[in-house]
Amino acid sequence: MKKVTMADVAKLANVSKSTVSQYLNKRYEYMSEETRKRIARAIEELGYQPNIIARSLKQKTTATIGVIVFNILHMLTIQVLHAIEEACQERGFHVIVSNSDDDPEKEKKYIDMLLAKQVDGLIVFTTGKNEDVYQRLVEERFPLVFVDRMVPGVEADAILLDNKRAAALAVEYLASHGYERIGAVAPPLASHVVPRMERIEGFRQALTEKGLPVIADYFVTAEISSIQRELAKLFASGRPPEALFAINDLTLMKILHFVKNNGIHVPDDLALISIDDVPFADIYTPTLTTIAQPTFAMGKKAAERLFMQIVRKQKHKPQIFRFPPTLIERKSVRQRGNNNDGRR
Amino acid sequence: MKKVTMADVAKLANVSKSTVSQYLNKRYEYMSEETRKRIARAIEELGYQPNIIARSLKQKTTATIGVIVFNILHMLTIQVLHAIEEACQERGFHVIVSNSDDDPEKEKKYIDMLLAKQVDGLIVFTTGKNEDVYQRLVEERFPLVFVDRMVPGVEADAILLDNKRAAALAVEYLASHGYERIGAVAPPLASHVVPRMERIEGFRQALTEKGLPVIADYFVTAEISSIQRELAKLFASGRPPEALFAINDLTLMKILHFVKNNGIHVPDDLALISIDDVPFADIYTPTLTTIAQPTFAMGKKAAERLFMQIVRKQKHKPQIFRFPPTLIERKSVRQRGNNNDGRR
DNA sequence: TAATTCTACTAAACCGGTTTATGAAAACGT
DNA sequence: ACGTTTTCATAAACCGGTTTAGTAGAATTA
Repeated sequence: MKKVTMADVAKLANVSKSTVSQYLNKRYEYMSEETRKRIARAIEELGYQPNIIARSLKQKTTATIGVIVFNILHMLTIQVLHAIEEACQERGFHVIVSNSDDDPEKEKKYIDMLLAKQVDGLIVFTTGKNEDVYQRLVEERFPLVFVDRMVPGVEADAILLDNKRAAALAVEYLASHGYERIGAVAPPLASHVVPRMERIEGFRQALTEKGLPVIADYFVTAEISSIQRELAKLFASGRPPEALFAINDLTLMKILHFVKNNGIHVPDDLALISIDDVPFADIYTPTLTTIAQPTFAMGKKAAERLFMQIVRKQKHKPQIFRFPPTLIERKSVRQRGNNNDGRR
Repeated sequence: MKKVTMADVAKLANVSKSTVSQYLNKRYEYMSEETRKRIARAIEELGYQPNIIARSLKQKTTATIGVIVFNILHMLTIQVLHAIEEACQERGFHVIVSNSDDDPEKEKKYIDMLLAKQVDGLIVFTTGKNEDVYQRLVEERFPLVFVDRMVPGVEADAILLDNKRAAALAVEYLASHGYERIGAVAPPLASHVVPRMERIEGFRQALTEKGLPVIADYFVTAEISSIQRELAKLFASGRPPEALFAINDLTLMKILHFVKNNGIHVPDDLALISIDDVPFADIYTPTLTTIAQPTFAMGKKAAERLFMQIVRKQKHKPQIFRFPPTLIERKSVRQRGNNNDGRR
């Protein structure tokens, strides 16, 4: 198959391997026009393609980064990945994508494999575990950036949404539209899943700040698959919430399923607001008021920070970047009569 | 950082590099229990991790495949990618993902870069161009599998939807529900974009087979961004179609936008059926009747075929696999009065 | 006892580049 | 004319593994 090596080129051009290597690396300084041409011709003639693996071995750099995600099907993942890929293209880097399936064991395995493959850095949508592994990486100054989530206690760059702000946006918007009895829906809370905690905590905080009731029953946290069941219980009971805050796109989908199956009208019976701007938000009926994450900017930043770490390997103080959420006003929340601090 | 090499292990264990290598490759045949233990201890003690790059150089195999996609944000891409990634995980392979953005130039560049990086094979969601490049790969017996699209004239494995069947399913379903004046919506046709051509051709064929009128005006093919405008024209004219067949998810979205903006009621004013099962199909109102592609099976098959080519590098006759579409009946098409070959 | 076969392990070549130290020839300075 | 730079190019070491050929010494066979 492809067997042409630098030695072949050298022989044909009647120069040494070293000279060919210089040529390829554009170190023309002390190279005669004549030699340069001969090498170019030889390369052309043989259809020579350098073997990057060999180069990597010597240079100890692969121009490849690893990205480990906990859910490759999640829309946020894909969009951020897209931005990362684009940034890497510009720099001539390649991206190896691995899916941990939110399993810390797998995550650890991939970290090890990617390191063995000598990737130049790692961007991780982490499970939130494997603290020891990440701690070691940080100590060794291995380039590392967390996205979306992070590992508490590990001092590494992290690109996150300003989750509290996002929750506050939701609450403030609902409050200003006259809603008081507001519920939240989320997957099970776990201390190592940072955004979940922050969003729920931010939600609770915003409620109290706005002087709205914090009703325990209105916090629906359940496995995605049983959210519908839990909602059914909630709505079967006495007074259901007037509005629901969906912590992410997956829970929003479940809520939409629920309201559709139960003939609940949005926004008349129930107002809806969610984090993550789903692609169908403005063709749904009603169109969906959402809080969007700047996914592209987040991916770009993640890549940038990683490159920064890769080029200057000295110390650098890890930073946590909080990206601002944006409320996209549509029609799943509407003005209610009984309030006096909102508009119209 | 990580500098422990095999030589270090060898020295500490008081054996030769060769022996350590044997040990790592589990060639224990002629190795004393004693030696084995010493090596194990040394590895443990030094925290040694082998450098896969070095191994790759000698073995000429990287356990890495390249996947080039023309649109990383497309749902089909992601789902197939997911399956590919999973299959690779099982085999200990890594996946480098590149996004060509449907630009043949970029595609070519990535092929070259991935080859330089010595990937063991390539799965390509191709732009349909670069025939010469692919032809060379095939001649060199380089492992290659096309997915979704293919390059006409290049004899390589291809994993495709049975596009004609999919179009026929749509037409037959609409016909059996009493629809006669059926339109199709697609991005611009181009001979190198195989699925588009096949779906439209299959649609036309199915119409004639069912004895339904083939109306030129009802074929809306336009850049995604101008589909809404074209639809507006079509519906402003005399007799609009009773049903629309969307060739993929992107066109479906545009149609949904259009009907929403223009107060057209689905399915009463207009029936809708589309290829690609969008995630919101069963929470939309009405729920959407779609024709799903077996994306996971397709990805799995693509990986399998590639592995097949990777392990036995001899000749193998390239095959085109046509995967069967599945009609998922929901509510965007309903029974009409005036027909007599349908059910109900 | 000598020849042969196993066992346990190693030296050295190799993969295909990059890099460093070095050297010959040409150009320059005085 | 002779020493000094400068120009152009190369040999050889190196990266960190794998693999091949080979070799002591023990065990087996004749």
